Parts: sequence; C-alpha cells; structure tokens
Amino acid sequence: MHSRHFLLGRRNAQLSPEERTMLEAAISEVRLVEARETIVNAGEALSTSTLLLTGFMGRYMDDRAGHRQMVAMHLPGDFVDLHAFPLQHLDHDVATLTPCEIATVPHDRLTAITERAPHLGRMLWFSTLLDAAMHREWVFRLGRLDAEGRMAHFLLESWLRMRTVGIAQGPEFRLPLTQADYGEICGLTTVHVSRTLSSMRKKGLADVRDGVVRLIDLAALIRAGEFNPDYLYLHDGAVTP
Amino acid sequence: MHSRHFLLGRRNAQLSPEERTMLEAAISEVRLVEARETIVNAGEALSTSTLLLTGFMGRYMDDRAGHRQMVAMHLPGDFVDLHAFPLQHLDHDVATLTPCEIATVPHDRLTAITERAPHLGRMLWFSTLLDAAMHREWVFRLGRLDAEGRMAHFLLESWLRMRTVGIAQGPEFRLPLTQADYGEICGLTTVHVSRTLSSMRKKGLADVRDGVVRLIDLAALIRAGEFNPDYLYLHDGAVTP
DNA sequence: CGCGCACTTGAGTCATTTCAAAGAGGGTGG
DNA sequence: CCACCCTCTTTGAAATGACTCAAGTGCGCG
Repeated sequence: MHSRHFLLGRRNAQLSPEERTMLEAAISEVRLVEARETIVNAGEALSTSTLLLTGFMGRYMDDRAGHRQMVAMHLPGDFVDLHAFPLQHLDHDVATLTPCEIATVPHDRLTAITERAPHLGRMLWFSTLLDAAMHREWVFRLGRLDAEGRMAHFLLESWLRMRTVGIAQGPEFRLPLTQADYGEICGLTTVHVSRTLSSMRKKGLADVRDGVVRLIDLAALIRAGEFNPDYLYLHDGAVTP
Repeated sequence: MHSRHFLLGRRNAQLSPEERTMLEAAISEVRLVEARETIVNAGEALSTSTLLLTGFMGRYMDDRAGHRQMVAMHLPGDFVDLHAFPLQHLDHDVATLTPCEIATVPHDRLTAITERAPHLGRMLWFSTLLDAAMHREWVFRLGRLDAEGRMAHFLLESWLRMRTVGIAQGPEFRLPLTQADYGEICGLTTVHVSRTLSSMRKKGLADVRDGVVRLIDLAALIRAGEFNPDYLYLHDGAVTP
C-alpha cells in the first residue's frame, strides 16, 4: 500500500530502506477506526502497539469530575503507544480525534527487532523519547505560560510536526480540533479557549476556526509561546550508526 | 563500593545479578557534586549519561523571564539523563538540589549493552518510559489540579518513589526542597506555595517544613491530588524475559 | 423543522499573582 | 561575641487571569 510505505518511519528520518521494510513487515493488521473512539483504555494488558497511518489521535488522562487532560496528540507516522511494548499496559487512554487508519504491530515482533536489529531498536527507543521530550514541553507550557502563550505554543508545535510529515506546508493548515479539544490540551475551559482565540484573532496573531489554523504573526506567536523547537529534535534522529 | 551496588538498578526491579554487574561495569567514574549545581546544560553534546547514587537532582526548563519549571525530580538509583544516549543532547538543564554522588556511564558502553544484552537494553528503555509516565502525570497535575491538589499529588508521588528505593518508610520523610522548589515543580509562585502549605497544615492534610514532609491525612491527600499510583508501575518492570 | 453541537458573549466570582514588608534562622566576618 | 547579611518563609492588600453560570447564535443534519 503506497500511503503506508510513504508514512511509515517518517518520524524517524534515519531509517534505512531495509529497516523500513522490517518495520513494515512487523505490521499484522491495518484497520479503520471512527472519530472519537477509544482504542486503548488505561490499565488494560496489551500485546500489540499501534502505528497511526492517517488521521489524528490523542492520549488522555481523566480527573475525578470526568474532565480530561490530553497528554499527547498524534499525527500520521507516529507510533502512538509504542511504550506499551516495554510497559505492557498504559497509564492513560488512547482515542481517535478524527477517522483514522491504524496499523497493529505485535510486541513479539518488536522483541525480535530489538534482538536482530539493535539500531532499529534504538530508533524505536528514540521515538518514545521524542514523546517524552514533548511531554516535558507540555509541562513547561502548563506550568509557565498563560492561556494565549499555551495556545501559541501548541499551535507552533503542531505546525512544525505537521510540516515534518508533510501534512502542512505554509502557515495555514488543517487541524481538526474543537475548542473543547484545545481546552483539554491547554488546561483551559472551553469558554476561555473561545475568548483566547478571539483575542488572538483580534491582535492578528493567528486565526483558528472551523478546524483550520492560520498562523499570521509568527514572531509574536513564538514570543507569546516562548517557543524553541529544539525539543522536537528535527535535525537529529540518529543514534550510533 | 557497597552503597553503589546497593542502589544501582533499584529502580528496575527485574535485573538479574549478572545484569546488575554489567551495568555497574559500565560506570567509568564516580564523583561528588555540590548542591545547586548545573551538571548538564540544554543543548550541549553528550557522550555520557549520569546515574544518581545519593542525593536529589532536578531537570529544568527556563522561561524568558528566567523563571524555571522543573520537569522531573530524581532520587538515588535514577538514571538521570539516560535519554541523552539516544537523543545525544538534551532539551533541558540537569542540576543538583542537594550534594550528590553521581556515576558517569559512557554511551559507547550503553551501545554495547543494547547489542550484547537485549533484555538489559529493554530495561534501560523501560526506565526512560517511567520518566515519560511521570511527565504525563505532571502534565495532568498542572492541567487539572489546583494548588493544593498539585502539592498533594507531588508529595504522594515523591513518597511512593522514595519508599521503593528505601529512603522513606513511614509517612514522615526528609525531602530537602525549599518552597521555591515546590513552586518550580507545581507551577506556582513561592508566595502561593507558602499559603497552600499553611492551609494544608491547618486542615490537617500534611505538614511540610524544614525539608521534612509529614503526611497526615493520606485519604484526603489522595482525594485532593486525584492520585492513582498506577503510572509508577511499581509492580511491573519486566519486559519479556 | 427542529435538534444537537460548537462557538460566542456577559456578568459575577474565585484562585492565584504581584507587590510590599517583615520575621526567623544560620553563617560569617569584624 | 555580636552585628550583619544571606535565604527562606510568612502575611497583607490590591490586581488580574481564568472559571462558572447563563443565555443566545449559527450551523449541519436527520
């Protein structure tokens, strides 16, 4: 399948063709999932991990009142719950935001990869560390930025990530999130997301509406979000050869 | 050195004696570092990682105004910047909170471990995933909890972690942090940390002072911090045999 | 047509910050 | 040995950012 090969391993730029083939061969199944469906519940035992081929997914933790905090958003090419391989079960839920095409990879095949292809194994490790680096940035975002800064930071992060996998080019791109989603990402209420976005629109920073993001004043967004893209390791991706 | 062997690998309960020996043999140097010293700056190229033997360390990201957000705290037995092995440089600073005894592990020896001992390699991977799980919990804490909840959550997390490495037993334990540290952890100002702690004292939840934490009403703390310890994977730690 | 969902807007409240000042303790140098 | 100066902590008062509650708009879809 063309699109599958196209996306696979996109996130880890340093894979050789043989490694890509090996990873692709580890897929046991590809299927479609509807929007807003939970595909993994926190705590359940897992013997497979999920590679996202098309669509958007999120990882969530719930508070007692049922309010959700998103702890990660995933794009095509992401190994959404690769950490379930070493961890065996997850501390959060995984759900689709949009309709998604996902590939299933059994853990025993990953074990074989770490044994037969140590470099590819380290690239998988690298991929989970990218998630961790993003988690840290989310901690920073929530701990130190105000509503506008959080939104700006998240929009910039998403834009760069989407550019690296080729689903965004210019400063206008499709990001099919509702304001409630933004609230779950940025630790804000829906109401306050609405106010924040309209203020950013008024100030000429960015225009977010109808699932489309238009970044208008990049310099101001970078300033507001105190954004430094180093944590995305965009020009790295190799461990040892 | 007795204490070294005692601590090494404590975090990853499932290491065999041979694996412990192998990890210990990877240490090239042990040294002492004073309190409040930065041992790694964000962005610098790294060819070694650091194992914390005694003392407390933190990982930090700075905002433009120079305010810091702590993104992780480390205890004896933690591989503080193991992720520098695949990543090659870090997106945050690493600094001591107290005087620390640290062991240096060159990355080429870690490469050898992943090649010669895949299971130990996966345990190292597991260890970085524990950090990621804690990062997620910190995202949740900052995104969904109020000041009292954040403090309660952090105190409980620290208590459980310290119990698993044997440096805390009962509900009273030494945690040598200032209120400014708590602020950098919980995304609060020092002033508000002071108010929050005194309110928790008044309510009989916990008594934090002079670097000593006394957890008084565990049930209430768990409720306030919406605390569920599953993310610490305390009863896990094995991948595949 | 009407219902549900996403978004907007307003008014009032509350949590946290900011600014300011002062106390408590520990260590150091005169 | 005392005076002084750190750093850490506490407290007060005012300002502000975000939340809650509430009502209302616009839109797509059955």
